[in-house]
Amino acid sequence: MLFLKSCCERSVFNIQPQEVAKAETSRQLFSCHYRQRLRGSSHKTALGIRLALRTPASQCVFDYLCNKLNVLSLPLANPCLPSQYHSLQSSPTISVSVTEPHSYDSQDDLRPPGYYSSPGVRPNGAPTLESPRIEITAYGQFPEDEVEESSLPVAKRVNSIVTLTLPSADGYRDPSCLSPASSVSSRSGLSDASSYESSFSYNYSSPQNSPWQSPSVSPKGSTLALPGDGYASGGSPRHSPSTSPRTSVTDDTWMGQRGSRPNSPAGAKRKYSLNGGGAPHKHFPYSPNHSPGPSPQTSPRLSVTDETWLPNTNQYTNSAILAAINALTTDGVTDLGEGIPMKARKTSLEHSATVSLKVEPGGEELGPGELCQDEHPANRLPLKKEAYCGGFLDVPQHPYSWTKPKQYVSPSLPALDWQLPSSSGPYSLQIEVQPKSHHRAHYETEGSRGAVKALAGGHPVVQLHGYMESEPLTLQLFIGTADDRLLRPHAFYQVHRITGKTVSTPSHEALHNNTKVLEIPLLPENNMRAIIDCAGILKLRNSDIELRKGETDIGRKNTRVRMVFRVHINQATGRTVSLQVASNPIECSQRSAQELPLVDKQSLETCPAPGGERMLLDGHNFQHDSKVVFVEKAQDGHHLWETEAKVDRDVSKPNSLLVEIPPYRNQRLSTPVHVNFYVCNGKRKRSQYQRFTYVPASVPTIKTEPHDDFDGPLVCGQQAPGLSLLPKPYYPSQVMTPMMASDLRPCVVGGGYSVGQQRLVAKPSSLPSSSPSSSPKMHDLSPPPFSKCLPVGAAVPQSPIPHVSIIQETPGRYQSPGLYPPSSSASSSPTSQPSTPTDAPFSPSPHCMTPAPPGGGSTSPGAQQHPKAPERGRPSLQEDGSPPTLAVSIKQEPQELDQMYLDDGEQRFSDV
DNA sequence: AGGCTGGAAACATAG
DNA sequence: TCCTATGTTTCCAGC
Repeated sequence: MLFLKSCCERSVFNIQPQEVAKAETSRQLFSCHYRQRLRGSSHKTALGIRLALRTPASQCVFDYLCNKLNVLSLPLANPCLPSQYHSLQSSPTISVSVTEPHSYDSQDDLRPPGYYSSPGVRPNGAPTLESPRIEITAYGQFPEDEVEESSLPVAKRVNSIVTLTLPSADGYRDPSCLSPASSVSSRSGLSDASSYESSFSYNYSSPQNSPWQSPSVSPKGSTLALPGDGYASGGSPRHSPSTSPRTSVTDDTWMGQRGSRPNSPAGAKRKYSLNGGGAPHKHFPYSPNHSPGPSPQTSPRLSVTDETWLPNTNQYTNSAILAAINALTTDGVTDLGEGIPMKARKTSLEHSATVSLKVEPGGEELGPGELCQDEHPANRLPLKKEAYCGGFLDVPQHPYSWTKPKQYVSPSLPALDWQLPSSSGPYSLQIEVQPKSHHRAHYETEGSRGAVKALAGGHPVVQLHGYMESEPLTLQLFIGTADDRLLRPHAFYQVHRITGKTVSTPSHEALHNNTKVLEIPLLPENNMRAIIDCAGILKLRNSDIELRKGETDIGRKNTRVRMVFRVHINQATGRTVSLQVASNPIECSQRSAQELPLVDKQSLETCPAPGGERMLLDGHNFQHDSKVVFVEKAQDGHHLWETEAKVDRDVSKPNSLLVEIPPYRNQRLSTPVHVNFYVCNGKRKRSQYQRFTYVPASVPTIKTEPHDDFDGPLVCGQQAPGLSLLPKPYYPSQVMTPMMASDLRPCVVGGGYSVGQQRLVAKPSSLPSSSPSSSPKMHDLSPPPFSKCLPVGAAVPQSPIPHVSIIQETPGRYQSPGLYPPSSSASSSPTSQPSTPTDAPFSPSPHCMTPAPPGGGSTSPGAQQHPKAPERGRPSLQEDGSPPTLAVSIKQEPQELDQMYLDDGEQRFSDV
């Protein structure tokens, strides 16, 4: 305790001004701030220390520390019940031995903030502590440690283990989960499956575990078998279940919690809000396996965890652990008690109540512990489970002629927030038919709004090219982010399984670290092509998600998503090739869909510096007075150049604009310069950034056919066949820098899962979460194979991380941390500047595969994409050859909605 | 009867 | 602190 305390203090006081500044500008801070708001202004540590923080950064740090402290000191309450939140004591057992104090350096301390900011929430990340109980291996708590440790044998690494019973603080939130979504939709019947599945998934975070494979096979066993693999590297994870607190716990737990929430959905309606108060426990009944009792320890999860665990292990690294700890600690208890917004509380209550109400037959069926195993009954949502479980079995909507493919041989599959290539060797995963740019997601309180459709009618189509084997594979689908940061599971949206007569494609629902994943068969007889008519999108309430322990993302205006498809191909060599492709962004908000301009396609992607060429934009919600603005931003987010393009009003239509490319500020380009443009209908009505490249005058204009290496990544799956226009809008931040691309390439090769995969992400969220994902082992990078992967990029479609400086070629090595900004910062704020070494993200380290992109840098949309310039040293914009001689007015304006948010956040901070 | 939608009222939050 | 503009959730009603 003392130690921690001291750490805390240090952290607080060690904050460097610059750090603060960064923080303020960074999303992380914002996140912290945001959270603060949620919780209240004062922080109280377990120790009883109350500090008044002056700066956001400090706040964040403080928070972080507090969490740690709490972890140690606090008993955890039961997850499920709201009421329980308040009671801290249930728990448990926490044995903590921290062997590596050093980890807490100032730096470390600093990281936390970022950490937080990062979407710890990420499913992958261990961040959120959903599970009731967590065992933590302390050894590599800090990134640095992790890095080093990663190379070490697991055994060595584990110095200390912390066992925590997690309060399911999250529980009140509903985890978005899975089931909830499905549950809701369950009406449609989907839920059944989903619920069932969710439970299932529960068990297997990794594909291997996935029910699909062979139910008979115990996930655990499989996992264990594979230990050596990536996991092993992660080492700890395997060995110590605790390792991936998150994993096991989180995922499952999380789900469970969500489940609770989900329950709410049904009951969630405001009407019921008050009711809930009372009956939280009712949930228990539902979870068959789990002890009804709140006792964390008891929680099935643990058991589950171990098993589950393994799979996830990959993802969880020490950092993850830390994250987990943080999450657990603070939120679980403290936050819940005080911080939780009334609304949220009500909800949770409601949920509980709801749950009871909803109890449905299905639930029981879950019976198979596997399915529903929640650690805590409470965690799991009864409703969902019920519905799901029961439904699942009962409803054979699709003849599952589809034999479960054995894809998942390797224990460790890449975490969902890992950036993977869309193609590798002969294989190429492509989205043949893109989804419509708008799809109104449904809330849990609503009925399903149907499956995502294709622009021209029908549904999205995904196909794996180059696969000649006769064995069917499983195509995974989850809802990912579409913001400027690296692609990762979306915290506020979940894929929703659609079933019914209109659905021709069978699917299974599974959970991976709190992220619902739809598993769809890819059959050789269908040319490894799947029509995605079984996937809808569920919207989780912002309040529920934001309250999650490690969650740093904010839901407000975060309404764009992408459908992310993955396939894991086991090769004779024992390696697993994982491919991923992301769809074009999909606007899920009713309102936004009706008001925000959206660019679906652009006829030109590049133009000589003098401009003058005409570009046709296809999209939605264009107005007669819509403006098209070209912008060039520096990595730090500053505007280097901004100019309004001429729009041919006569030709403009609601769904198309004819624009004249404005001349670039510097006519003497020696290398291509990447800029962005957006359509603006008014103050707050701007489209996302679209990518555009100015090339030296002598260079012929390239018409878009997407996908050269260069674009590939960016465009990713976007290709819409047949479209002459560039399919993809560029997402501001998502551009990958050449470096990234090169780095990333390692994509995935599985060696076990050999992974080339690297998490590109340094996303904040990743920190917590990522850390998990980053398990050292995972990183075995087998670079070669994938070097080209990225380009195809689909994998990282949009994330533009300006520089990901590092991708570790070396497993486990955290290279130049200094280069990366704290993950949080990196990921989160585009604006944030490169962080100092100290900022280095926490967790990531281990894996680091993914260098943390300088969060901010990435943001600058413009900077990122380099078409074919894979070189790492991709010149910054400024470097591009064209020094910003032309000085440009530098505005620091938010470019995107996201940024706007950030800005707002920043402001708040500053105000603070 | 139930699922899928489109619309919009009721709430909430930001500025 | 109040008001307005926006954004989020929940309801309704029609197909």
